[in-house]
Amino acid sequence: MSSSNTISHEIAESLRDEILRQQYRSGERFPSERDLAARFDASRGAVREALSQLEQLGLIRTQPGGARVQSVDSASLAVLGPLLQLDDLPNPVLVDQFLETFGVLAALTAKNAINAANADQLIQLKKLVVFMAEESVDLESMQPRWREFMKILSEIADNLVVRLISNDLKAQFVDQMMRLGIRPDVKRSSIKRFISLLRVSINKNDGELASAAMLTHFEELRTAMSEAIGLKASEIRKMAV
Amino acid sequence: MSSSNTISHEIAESLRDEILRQQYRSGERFPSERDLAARFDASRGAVREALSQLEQLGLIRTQPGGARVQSVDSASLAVLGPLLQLDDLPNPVLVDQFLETFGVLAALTAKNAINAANADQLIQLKKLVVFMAEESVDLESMQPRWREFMKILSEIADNLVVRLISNDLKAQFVDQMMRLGIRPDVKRSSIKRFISLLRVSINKNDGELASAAMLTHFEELRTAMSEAIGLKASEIRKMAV
DNA sequence: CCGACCAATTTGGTCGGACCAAATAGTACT
DNA sequence: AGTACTATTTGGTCCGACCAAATTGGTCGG
Repeated sequence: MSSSNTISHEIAESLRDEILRQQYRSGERFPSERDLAARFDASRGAVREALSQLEQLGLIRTQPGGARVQSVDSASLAVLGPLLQLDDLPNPVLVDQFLETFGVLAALTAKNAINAANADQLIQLKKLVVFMAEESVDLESMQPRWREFMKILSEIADNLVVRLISNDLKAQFVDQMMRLGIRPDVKRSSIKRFISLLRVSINKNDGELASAAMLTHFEELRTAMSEAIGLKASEIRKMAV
Repeated sequence: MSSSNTISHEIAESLRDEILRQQYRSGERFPSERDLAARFDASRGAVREALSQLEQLGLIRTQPGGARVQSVDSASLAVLGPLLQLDDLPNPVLVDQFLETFGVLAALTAKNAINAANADQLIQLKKLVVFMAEESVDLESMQPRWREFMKILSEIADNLVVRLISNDLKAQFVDQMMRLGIRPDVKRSSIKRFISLLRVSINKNDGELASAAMLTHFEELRTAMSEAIGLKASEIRKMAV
């Protein structure tokens, strides 16, 4: 499952998952580097590099005298990905929170982008929307255009903070869902309505409208995703029988 | 300026700032570990741990044969803090983006929290709002209550994704502004209106209203912060003369 | 002259042992 | 029982060495 060429990364992943699985209480002493080196049959240097990564993730805090485990709440955003793949099926609650957060950020981006776009950019966006409207049979097939659309919106809005967060979330989430073959099934009518709202908002240069459209789209995506995961869960349960 | 007891952290900070200052082009080869060890007069082990941190930040990508610099866009959220303290005065654009992002997340949190809160929690929130109303002479003095208020909202909303992002942003931003003595001056009338809107939203259990209030508050905060930074900038310019 | 192939070098990844200083745990003393 | 002191553990750093992958540079063949 967890693939990484270097030993230190493997150790880091292993320990990270142990922490995320709450196998250590927050504040508890973490095993010493020498013990870990013995346990993983690796050198202390490799272990130290692994611990350095855990420290960057905000999962442990090292000090001369011993490292201590920190609460997951104070961790870095980067733990969300690992947190999602902890079990064979991602935690639906977490997925929902992902999409909700993603939604407001996408809405913000859309609002600012459309309000700030110049004529050329509006034309470019319009073209993409038209393309998407043509292939709006399902989310799957319009993925490439959709990604490009969001990418351009992001470039126009030009908000580094949002972009970093979105990149991070996307990297940890979207590809993860793809990998598991979880494909939310949003009604075609909803997609059509969404696309047409986008088109109108671009034509009227109405960022607020685009923002609202984005929010409702993600709302629908959330319910669809919830169903998709439920479906997958029952599939897996059948397989087990 | 850069404070960290360990050598590896100092090296990491130094190299991080160099990358953030664009002293390396994206994709360019990074100096070898042996060269860096010689340059910083440290062991290769220390340098390796520093590079490991940079890799976690998403600033470089290491491979046998050589490490390469990555674009800042693909970096982790954790670079925002360092990016803010790169110069003696934080980049106003970045600060504005910070607040804008923070605003939508706070609004989302408020909406969900107030919609989901039970009777006891509503009472608790109400008490805090009353306290804040009493000390609403300026943002400074109501800081502690305000933080507690947001903390409780965050706990009620119970969205791990938002919480991790907010924690991260707060850690890198708020304390940073404090340190520099940049204090936005929001009009007292605006604060009063904000507080009273919060109270109404809690009384009516109206999450949307709370969300809207939060958004406008952060909007006002943004303009105030912009002015505060401009003021600070002119102060510094005077000092230089 | 250009492209493909191959060897030498560079570079990251790992190991083992060693030393220091800070923090902890244990002990002796009051 | 509380306190001061000592021994041990633990993280931080350094050195020297080896391996494998990647890069580099030259050579050979077209």
